[in-house]
Amino acid sequence: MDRFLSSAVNRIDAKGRVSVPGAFRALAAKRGYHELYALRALEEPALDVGGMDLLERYERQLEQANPFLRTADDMSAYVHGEGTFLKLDADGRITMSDFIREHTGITSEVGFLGRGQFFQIWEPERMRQHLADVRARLTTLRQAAAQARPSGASE
Amino acid sequence: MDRFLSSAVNRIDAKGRVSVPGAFRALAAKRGYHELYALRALEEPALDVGGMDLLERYERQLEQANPFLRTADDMSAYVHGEGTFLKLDADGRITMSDFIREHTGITSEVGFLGRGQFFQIWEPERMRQHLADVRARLTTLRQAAAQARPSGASE
DNA sequence: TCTTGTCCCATGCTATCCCATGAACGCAAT
DNA sequence: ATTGCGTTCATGGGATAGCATGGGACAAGA
Repeated sequence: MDRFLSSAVNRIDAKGRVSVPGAFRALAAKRGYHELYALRALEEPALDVGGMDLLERYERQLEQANPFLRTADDMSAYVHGEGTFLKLDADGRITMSDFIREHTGITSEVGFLGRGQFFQIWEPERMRQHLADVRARLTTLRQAAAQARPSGASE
Repeated sequence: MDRFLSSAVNRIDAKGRVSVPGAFRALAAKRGYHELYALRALEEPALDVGGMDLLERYERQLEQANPFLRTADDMSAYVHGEGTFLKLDADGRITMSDFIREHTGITSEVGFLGRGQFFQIWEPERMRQHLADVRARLTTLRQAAAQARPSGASE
């Protein structure tokens, strides 16, 4: 088990804390993430969470999204301005700051969504909606592919 | 016997566990699956279950998708967010989590359906209905073919 | 002083390990 | 064929470990 898989919803307690799902915590530990790094996703009301390797990924996305932001300085400002550290406490919980709540709309519960090399933090209802949308787009794609290849051949 | 064949229905015990049919377990072991990967099927209330090679196959497709399109992101969200690991315990049972129950409607019994290279998990009544539907479609197809080819040739 | 964030501990629930039981099946000797 | 034995398999349950959650206490900053 070496990927962030599956999804879960956990509740925020009176002090603003949430448990990170055990499976995600275990994987983060296995990868040697002593600190979690969270970045505001570019096109979604979610945060991408992972180790420092996330920065590279984010920079690549930025290049694609905005070719004018190409200088290292611009990039750095953007990446660091949109990112934050998440400190895991002794019980495996993180505190939901305003920085996170603003971008995601999170209030009382947190949705965790595995994305393979990292995971995301969502407002649960938005996460469900997002997954439904994704599913709908992929279904359409598949049906279009089936049209193009009439006989019931599955790769 | 190197394919997942046939179907079976097993009951969930008070702790939420179900036995994976012996034949499926034997094949999984033969293939070296120490962990099972399950994905919520796109167009059916079922889970596709296989080994890590199933996940890896999807991930390879993912890498080939054009990163400028939303499709790559959608596929990652689907394959990772809608997938999960299933741990077989020492007695060959798996636990039916809410993650599984939500998508399938499973409550007290589980239907296992062999699909060759993988198998599926269904709510039993839905599985029966699905099989009946498939059978009906095939019959229709065959009759249409018989019309086109009048002499009563069968096999 | 009042809030905010940590650290530490308590509790209930769920998952997991390990062992027991009984039914079904196969094999072989009678 | 029938009987009897052993094996596999589905199912049940006790005990335990891990996890999500709640709250007290303390320290630091406003």
